[in-house]
Amino acid sequence: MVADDFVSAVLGVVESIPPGRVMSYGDVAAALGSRAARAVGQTMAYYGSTVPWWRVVKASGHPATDHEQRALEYYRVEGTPLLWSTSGVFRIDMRSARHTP
DNA sequence: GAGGTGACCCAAG
DNA sequence: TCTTGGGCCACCT
Repeated sequence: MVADDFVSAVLGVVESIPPGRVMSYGDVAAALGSRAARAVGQTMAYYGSTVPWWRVVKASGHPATDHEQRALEYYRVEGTPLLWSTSGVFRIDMRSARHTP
């Protein structure tokens, strides 16, 4: 259950992200005092279903792999600043959308 | 108890 | 600007 400290911490940080803001996996891991950015992704893949996973993106500004289209809908609703490319590809405006605790 | 995998990150070319 | 390679930690079987 929720006896998992790491999982609970990850979910807690993600839920702590206000709407219109996003955090990179590395930032979430750093918030936990760890560098396990991949572990965050692993945990999110299983337990992320209970948290706004779309508010967690890569440090490059791209959403989670194979979920960008799904996250895009949430970003538009929450008013998250997005940067659109000429190819129709979008990415997060980290300079302002990046939530720093 | 040990091995494999992953919604990743950083540095260099 | 984009692509490649290596490394890191935690979770699952």
